[in-house]
Amino acid sequence: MATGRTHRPATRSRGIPEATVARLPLYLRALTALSERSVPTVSSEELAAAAGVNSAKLRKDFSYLGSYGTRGVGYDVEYLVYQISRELGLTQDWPVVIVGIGNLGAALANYGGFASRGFRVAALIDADPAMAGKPVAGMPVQHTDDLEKIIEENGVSIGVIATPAGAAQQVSERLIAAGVTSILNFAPTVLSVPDGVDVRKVDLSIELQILAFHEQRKAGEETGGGAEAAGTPAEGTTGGASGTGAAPAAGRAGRRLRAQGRARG
Amino acid sequence: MATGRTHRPATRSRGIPEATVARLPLYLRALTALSERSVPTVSSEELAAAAGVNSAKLRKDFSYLGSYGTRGVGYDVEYLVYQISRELGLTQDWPVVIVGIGNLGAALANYGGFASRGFRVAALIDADPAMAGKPVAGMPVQHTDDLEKIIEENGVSIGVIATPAGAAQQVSERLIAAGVTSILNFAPTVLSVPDGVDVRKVDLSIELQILAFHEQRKAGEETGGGAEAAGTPAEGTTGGASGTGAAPAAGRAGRRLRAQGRARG
DNA sequence: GGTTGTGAACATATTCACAGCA
DNA sequence: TGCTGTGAATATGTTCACAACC
Repeated sequence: MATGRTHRPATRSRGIPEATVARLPLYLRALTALSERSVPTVSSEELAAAAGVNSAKLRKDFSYLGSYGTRGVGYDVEYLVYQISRELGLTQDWPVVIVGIGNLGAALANYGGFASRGFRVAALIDADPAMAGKPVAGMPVQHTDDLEKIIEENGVSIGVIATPAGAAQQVSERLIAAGVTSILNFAPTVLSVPDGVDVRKVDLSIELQILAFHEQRKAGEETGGGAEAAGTPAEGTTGGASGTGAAPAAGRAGRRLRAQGRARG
Repeated sequence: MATGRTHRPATRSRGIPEATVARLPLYLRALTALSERSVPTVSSEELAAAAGVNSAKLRKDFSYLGSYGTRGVGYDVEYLVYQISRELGLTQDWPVVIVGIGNLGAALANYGGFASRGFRVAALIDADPAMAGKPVAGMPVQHTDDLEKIIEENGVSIGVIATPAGAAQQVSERLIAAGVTSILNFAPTVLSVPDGVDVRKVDLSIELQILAFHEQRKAGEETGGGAEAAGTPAEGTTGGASGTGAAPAAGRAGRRLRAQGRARG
């Protein structure tokens, strides 16, 4: 990778760690809730609990953005909402297209969480001619033939792929050729994209498989030897398991891991 | 946390790193595709390309499972499929309930990727009495009143929450009380759960916000100074961006980052 | 020759613990 | 006194590079 520079980002500068970026939306959500309840300020401890992380991590994350808090007091909710929104680029409006209007595509189109942030569903696109014109989420579905035109006319740079796996690569190529540079991929395939294009993927079955892995551990290990790492899930980019984590410094004594009866009826 | 032991898992043992666990489903998917094409063996280089990671990472990941490859040859596809399935706990059948049969819940119920792995949708549950009895994905929706009974009778330990945010915490409590120990949460809320319960979350709007962050960088930085970290996305637990990554050792010279015209249209 | 498996080097992320300031 | 901001310590993850082996 070029050089490998940018080791420590000197207080307030470019180069926010990816792990931090991935948590900013979490903080933003918690802050928005506080804002709606007209809470003026919040401590790192409280906000961390609301976001499901620990306070040291939160403070370190915020330190990459700058010094937006007040010692002895906490953070100004409104101000933080603004700063994080700006950092995430949500003060501008992002037109988004959703390609593949099956069950999932329709769910995404109806999902309120998009509009409430800086996103606007500019168009719904499907390859099925029978879908064309049909309204989904109060918006007519358009045919794939017009994909390029739609992207260009709306200045879309973010595309969501909710097609079957087989169609995803081709759709991504057309999106990219038309000007899209960020893709959220729900199709269970690896997309090959040129440099400069970001792809994030969400795969429902992968998440379940990761849960199954831990679930299996719980069932098996508790009798065996270690039993230790059993309740230690991801907390990664998307993972972010909670496991009692909401309670600030509360003892993690509890454990649990009962066999849970199970049985038939 | 306890002690913090288990630093280096001595060749084949417990304690597979979380990052590795999160990639196993990816490898499994690629291997399944190879298996369907009756490919007998595959090298780390080829498999890595198919899974969208690099080969060193893949080999290291596999080394945590044991030595399942043959030097000079590669990995036996069928054997690896089995070993990874077993490691993930997919050789057994996991009954799953989906709570909240809105657009998203219906999409999940119809999602073929579940059944194809070791998962079986045991029941669909919704709080709306009008939904009760209605068939979704060939299965009658059941009312929330029967949640506990359903969990117990089917021995469900994995629950999927696709309800509105407001209902999620309460649903999770009922699921857990009835015996569920792993939850996949699609509701945009932080769930507080007791120790020993795993939660993984998928938040559509968070993924988009992360994309927006990088998108903003592309638009802004390229004229400014750095311009370096621009095309360097997540590759984290869920992120896993591709960026030319599919090509094995191909030069990452290209760059791109054109301003992309944009404009109105 | 070709490819795995892995120690060692490097990079990133998290947590600790406390100085510094309101 | 209470809370932030951050260096230092630790933990986790990735990549390199090569010995071991087929």
